[in-house]
Amino acid sequence: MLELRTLPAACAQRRSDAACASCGARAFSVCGRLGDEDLAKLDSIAERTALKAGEGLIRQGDPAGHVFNITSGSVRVYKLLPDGRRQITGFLFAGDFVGLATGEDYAFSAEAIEDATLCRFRKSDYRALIREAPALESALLERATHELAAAQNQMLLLGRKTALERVASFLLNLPEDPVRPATDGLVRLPMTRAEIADYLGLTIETVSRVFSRLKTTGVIRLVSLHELRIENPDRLAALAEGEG
Amino acid sequence: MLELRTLPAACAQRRSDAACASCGARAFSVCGRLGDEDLAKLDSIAERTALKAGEGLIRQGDPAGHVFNITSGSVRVYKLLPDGRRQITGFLFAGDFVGLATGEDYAFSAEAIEDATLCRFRKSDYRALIREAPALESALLERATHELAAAQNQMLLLGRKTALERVASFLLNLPEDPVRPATDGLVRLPMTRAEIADYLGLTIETVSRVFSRLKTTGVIRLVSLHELRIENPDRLAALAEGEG
DNA sequence: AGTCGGCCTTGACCTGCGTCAAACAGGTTT
DNA sequence: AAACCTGTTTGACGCAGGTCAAGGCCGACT
Repeated sequence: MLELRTLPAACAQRRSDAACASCGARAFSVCGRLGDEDLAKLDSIAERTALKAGEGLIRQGDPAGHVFNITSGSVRVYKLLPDGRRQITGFLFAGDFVGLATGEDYAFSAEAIEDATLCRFRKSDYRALIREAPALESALLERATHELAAAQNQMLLLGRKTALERVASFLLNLPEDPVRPATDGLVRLPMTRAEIADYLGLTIETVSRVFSRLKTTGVIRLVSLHELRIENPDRLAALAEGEG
Repeated sequence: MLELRTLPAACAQRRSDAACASCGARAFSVCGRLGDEDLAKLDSIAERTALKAGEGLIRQGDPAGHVFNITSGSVRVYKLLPDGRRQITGFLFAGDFVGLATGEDYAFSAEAIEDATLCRFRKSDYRALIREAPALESALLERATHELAAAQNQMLLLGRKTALERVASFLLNLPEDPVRPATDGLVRLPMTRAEIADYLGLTIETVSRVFSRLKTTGVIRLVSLHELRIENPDRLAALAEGEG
């Protein structure tokens, strides 16, 4: 749980076909707000990076020198207590932005859950770009604002919901599979049970037990360990709000 | 707990001596970033308001038409589950900003804990001002970013800390009394035990028991119900991180 | 195809905090 | 000053979810 392999410099790579203009994540990301001219500037300061599953991009306590934009794969963001207790504060996917919410040092860690690609920017470059492209700042504010609302929901979940309600809420908030969006109710779980537990403030065992319960009551069906189908979304939504 | 008295129109009042230029909260707030000219514009769209303890300024589900800036007093922000369980997501004090983190409707409620004053802005006016004063947008982004970091800390608290650790963390994060900043270790608790409990994901009884424990171990001293002195800040900080 | 190792599931038991209940404190009304 | 109300404290007990332990599943490597 605590292996914090950091990003080897060798991982950084530039490929012309990975340019912003043709980036698959652009539609979901703040980059999508930029015009061609600003996008070219963004492109010029971006450093494309590939991470293998488990590799870290941000380590709690390190000086906060970069910001990142996920372009594919998924990432866990978490905080640790001195004795090793972990709280995952969010899962990030293509289009998500990390690293802005910091002072001098990063106050959290971030690692790839599965193989991932991302853009890395020097914070100073990024700030300079923001000054030239106010549309970027608006987009960032809007995104920060959404994340704040999401954080409030998560506080409600962590502070006041039961295990069943937490898992139900979690499943409903997972992003629909962007690769196969048509397959309704099918959700991918790139993270392990341990990661789900650390995100929901529970233990592995409790998460597993709740999954089993939802399975036997016909609310979900486990296609594989990391993929499931929501059979009864209305029931799941009711459970998530404590109306079971 | 659920009395949601909303702001009567009669509460709104304009007083020339309450202008932005002489506002006591200006130093702590985003307004402090504005030049004289922009401040005058802000002044022209601000509507000063006074709230009595318990009165609401935002009700979950209502259309999100305004943003607010607290100028004195304190405010609770919370979300409810259908069955009445409450999670307080934050306490706001002079200089704090509310209402931006929303879409169509407010996703949370906010009420005065004690008598409070605040500035109210029509959202459309505010957006217009932002377009003219980019410094305001920067300040808002910075503030949102800090709140996001605070929210991550709160998730760690709610997801992984024990009752003792939660209360200790809470006491350390309370703002120093702005009226008497010199009196070291003295903190004001404008909120009730119930509000502390709903902020920390605990019950009234547990909060009360932890207070008693901290009292008998000499870490804190209760001056009155709503005022206490931190006798041993180092010990309290250790407890907050689970190093007790 | 066997074995290894990581992850997941299930069961039995335990505990920190919630629930229920009673008494107490301080402020306000009569 | 007695009655009352609201918020707080303290105690006894119960339970949701944590802990500990034992298998099971599945992909990877040989």
